[in-house]
Amino acid sequence: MSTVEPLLAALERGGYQRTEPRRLVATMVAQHDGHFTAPELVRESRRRGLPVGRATIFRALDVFLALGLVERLDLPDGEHAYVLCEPTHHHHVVCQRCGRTAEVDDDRGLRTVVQEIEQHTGYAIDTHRVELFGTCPSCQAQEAGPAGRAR
Amino acid sequence: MSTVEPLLAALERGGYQRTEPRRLVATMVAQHDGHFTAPELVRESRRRGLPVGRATIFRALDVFLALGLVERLDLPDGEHAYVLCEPTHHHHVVCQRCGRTAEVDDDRGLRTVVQEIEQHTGYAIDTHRVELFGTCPSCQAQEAGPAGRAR
DNA sequence: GTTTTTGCAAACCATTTGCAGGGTC
DNA sequence: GACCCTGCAAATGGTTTGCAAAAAC
Repeated sequence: MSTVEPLLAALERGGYQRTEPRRLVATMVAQHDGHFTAPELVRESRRRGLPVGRATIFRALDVFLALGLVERLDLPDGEHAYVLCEPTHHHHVVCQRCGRTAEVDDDRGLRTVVQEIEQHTGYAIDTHRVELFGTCPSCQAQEAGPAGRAR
Repeated sequence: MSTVEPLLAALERGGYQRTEPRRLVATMVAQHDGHFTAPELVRESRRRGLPVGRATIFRALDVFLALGLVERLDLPDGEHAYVLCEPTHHHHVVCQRCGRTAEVDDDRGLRTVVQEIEQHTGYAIDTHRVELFGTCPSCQAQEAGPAGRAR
């Protein structure tokens, strides 16, 4: 969970207005440390009584996406989710248990693989999407035994 | 473009019935060499006057997916597409121009990268999805000049 | 004859859009 | 005051489902 400030600052830097509804969406986004979907935010805003319309949430997410503050993930079941992230990194490891994500900065090995693939296939690759799914350390610990006993 | 036979054979092997509607869907699938979406098949079946209902197409694709005959792709724009593929390979390079795909069998380099990521992040990774987008050789040639002149 | 499949239409749910009113710079 | 942003409600599409009839084993 992070703060909203950086998000709002990025809005202004990008030439977007710093409005109340966007601040509310930013707050919800910042409070998730795992991934979340647009409909989830919509439900959450209703539950918490936040004055933001459905369309605004979708539109705000688009803006955040355009600014690179958030990234789109496609979960294994086909759902479209988002994660808050650094504007530079590009891949995520997603925990299938709790939804938490970690960023993967090791682009070096990947870049090599992509080059090899270009040579093998003859395709000129300009973007790639890599999503990794597994279990995060903390969920692994729980699975080993809720009593705290190591596996 | 491939034949329907292998698809139908796989159906039986998997304990599913070899029915007419499924054969029709298999035919459409086999005739695409790029990716396709469920709604696309629905439209195609109507255009060609094939007697298959919408729901049946969705259900047939689910069966093919379960059998590993087809794989699900998430295009950069978020669309859910499918590609016909070998039951063993797992990644695709997708041409953004014509939609054609090539399979990537080089899992070796990737496996190494995944292991490194596991060590860095502490996550236990059990599945990964890799999708590569670019331009296929034949579209590259066209881009260089439709007259056939080499770049 | 029993079990699968199918088709249809309706239901569902995510996402987008038109437009009038409100907020921000 | 001009332009950007929002909310609402309706439209749009993809996907699923209930159920009775039809096909397959």
